[in-house]
Amino acid sequence: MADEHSNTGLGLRLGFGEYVACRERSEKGNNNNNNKAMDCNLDFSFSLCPKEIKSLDDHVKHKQTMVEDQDYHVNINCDYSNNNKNTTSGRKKLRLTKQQSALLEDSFKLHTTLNQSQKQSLAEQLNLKPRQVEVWFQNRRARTKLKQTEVDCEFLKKCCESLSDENKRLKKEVQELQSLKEGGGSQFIQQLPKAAMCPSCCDKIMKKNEAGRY
DNA sequence: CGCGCGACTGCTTTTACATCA
DNA sequence: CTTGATGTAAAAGCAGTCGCG
Repeated sequence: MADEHSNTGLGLRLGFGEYVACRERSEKGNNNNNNKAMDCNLDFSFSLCPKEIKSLDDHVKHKQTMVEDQDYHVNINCDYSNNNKNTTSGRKKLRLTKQQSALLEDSFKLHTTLNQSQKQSLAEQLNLKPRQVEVWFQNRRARTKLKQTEVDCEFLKKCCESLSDENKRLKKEVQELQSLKEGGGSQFIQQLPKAAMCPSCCDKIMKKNEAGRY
């Protein structure tokens, strides 16, 4: 079983790139195989590694020289655990350069999803794998959505506060009007603007008032 | 220690195609 | 032969999570 995975993964990944990465994912999902290591172990791409970096030791040396350089980046999207005893986990983190991030951001502003050709050309421009571009866009969409949710939540909170203030104000007004009404009905009616009543009601009240006087 | 973010898994949805009544 | 229903696999997207820096 493990051999099957190894052979298939290595051959396909090397042979067909992005398409196969998706297929691997899909097949793993369909077969319910939870083989976390496969993707990483068999991906020996060093596309962003400077040429002198051949091992993790080199990577560490390189990092020491670049530590103050924000543009430091290295593609270590492979499992060094096979080659290096210092690491216990296969997952290594890539930091995109400022230029790469800027280009991705610009592209994201234009369109939040990419088709195959857009992804491919962007990946070439960035010297990244299409899968990395895809992941970046996925994460970007997710985080944009999260931010938007936070903004919406804040907006709704303010709406709620303002509505509840308005509600209090209106309740107070109703109370004042009720006490006015109880204090003297006709006074209350007279205080109401005529426009607030329909003509027939207005007439009735006026007649009633006149009748009351005699 | 908490945060940002690249990478991953598992799941759902969409799409294309095949088969059958 | 055409058509609608159904099944299946591939592809893509998303939510949730991990873990490095």
